[in-house]
Amino acid sequence: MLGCTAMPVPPQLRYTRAMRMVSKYDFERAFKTGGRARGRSVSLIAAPNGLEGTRLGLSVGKACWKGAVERNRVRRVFREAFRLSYAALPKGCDLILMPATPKLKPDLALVRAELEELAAKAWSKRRTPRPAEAARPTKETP
RNA sequence: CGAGUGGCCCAGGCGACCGCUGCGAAGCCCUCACCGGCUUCGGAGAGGAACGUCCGGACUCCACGGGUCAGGAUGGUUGCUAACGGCAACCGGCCGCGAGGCUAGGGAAAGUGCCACAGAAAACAAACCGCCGCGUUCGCGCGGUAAGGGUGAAACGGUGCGGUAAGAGCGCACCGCAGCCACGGUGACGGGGCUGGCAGGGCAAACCCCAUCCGGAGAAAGGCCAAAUAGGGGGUACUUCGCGGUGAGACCCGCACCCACAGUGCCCCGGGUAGGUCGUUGGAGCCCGCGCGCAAGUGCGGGCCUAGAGAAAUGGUCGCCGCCUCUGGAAACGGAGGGCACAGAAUCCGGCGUACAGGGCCACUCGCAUC
Repeated sequence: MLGCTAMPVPPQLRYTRAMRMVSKYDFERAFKTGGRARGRSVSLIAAPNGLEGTRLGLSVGKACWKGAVERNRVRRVFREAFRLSYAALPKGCDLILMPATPKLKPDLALVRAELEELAAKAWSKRRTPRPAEAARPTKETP
C-alpha cells in the first residue's frame, strides 16, 4: 500500500510546567546524586525526584554555541525529543540534558533514540540516597 | 538599452496536525474566602538590526553647602529635540564629466615636543651641482645669486613680461596672501573696493591653550510579602574620646552625620537568607488625514492596542508553491539532493556602529540609439 510513508499520528503529548525542573535546588540535587550517561549528541543526568512523573531540565551553555539562535535550537530539539519520548522514559525521575559536543547540530530522531537509551542507562547508575549499600552488586547494563 | 548616483521598502508564502507562553471568557476541583490547579473556547506571540553596549534620556536608589584645581566629553554655522557625541539645512575644503561623495573643519606671533629615509639644507638660516663678476701659479680662490638641476609628503608665493654681469617682488600685470573699508547674510561666510611687495613650513585624532557641557550607581536598580533554621536585637536621647572618621579624587573654609568598648533613660518588635510578588510593559507609542517648515521636525483631528519569559515561551512533522545550486534537453519542459541570509526580546525609549541571501519601488546623472 501507499500508506507506508504516512507519519504515525502522534497521541496527545503534553509538556507542562509540572514537567520542568524549575528550582535551583532541584538542579543541585540532580548534579550531586544523579547517574550520568553520554552519547554522541546528548549527555544526561538522571536523579530521583520523589514525584509521580518525569521532569526535564536543560543546561546549554555558551560553550556549546556562542550565538543565542543555535543555542535555542539545541534546547528546542531536546525539549521536543523529551515530549515525544515521554512514555519511554523512567518515572519519578529528573533528567538534565546537555549537549555532548560543542557546535552540536541536533537531529530530532537521533536525539530521541539516544535520550531513551541513555535515560535508562543513567537511571540505573543513580545513587539512591537512603538504602544504598544493601543491594548494589548489579551492574548497569540491562 | 548600457553604465552609474541617492533614497525608501520587504526579510520566502499558503495550508494541515501535534506542542509552548501570556491575555480574555466559561466550567470544574480545592477553600470560610483569597490564592492555587485542571478543562474547553476565543484571540495574541521576535528584529531591522531584537546584536554590540558606543553615546543620550526616562525611571529607581544613594549623595547634595561653596571655592580653586584635577578628570572626562565635544569642536564650522543655524536649527530640530526630553536629551545627545544624533539628525537636518547651509558654509568652507577636497574628489568626481555629472547625479553626487568625503570632511573632528577653534587656536601654531603662549609654551613644550616631533618631522624617519632621501637631500647641500627640514626651521634658522644657509648653498651640492649650476649661473655671473673679479683674481689666478689654470689646480682653484674670493665675491654675487636662489631663476635652472637634483631630493622629498613638504624647500621662504605662482605664471608672464621688464630688468640685470647673472639674478631676485627689484619693478609691473593677473592669480594667491595679509591688513583696512563699506555692502549682503541671524550666522558660518560671500562677492567687491582700497592698501601692502609678502609677513616667512607642517603636525594640535602630540602635550597643550580656548570655548561649551558633565554628581554616583544601575533592573542583579529598587519597593513589598516572607518560610525553615539560627537568634536578641533594633531605634532614640544624653555622657565619654580627637591634629578622630564619613559625606568628597586633592586642598582650603564651612556644615551635617557617625563613633566601637562603657554607662544611663525612654520607645519598639523587629532585621536578614531561600522563595514569592510588584517594578514589567500604554509608550517622548504606532497608523491615517490636514496645517506650518526647504528639511530634521512639529501642532491639531481621527483611529488602533501591538510579545512579556524567568534553568528563560515564540517550536516540531508533513504537503504545495517561489528562489538558488547541480543535472537531462535544441527548445518547450523535466529530474535529483541540498540550501533560502545576518541573527533570538529580557526595564523602556532616541540615536550611532556593526552583520546580512535574495528581491521590489521611486527620483536623478552620463553615454548610445530612435522619434
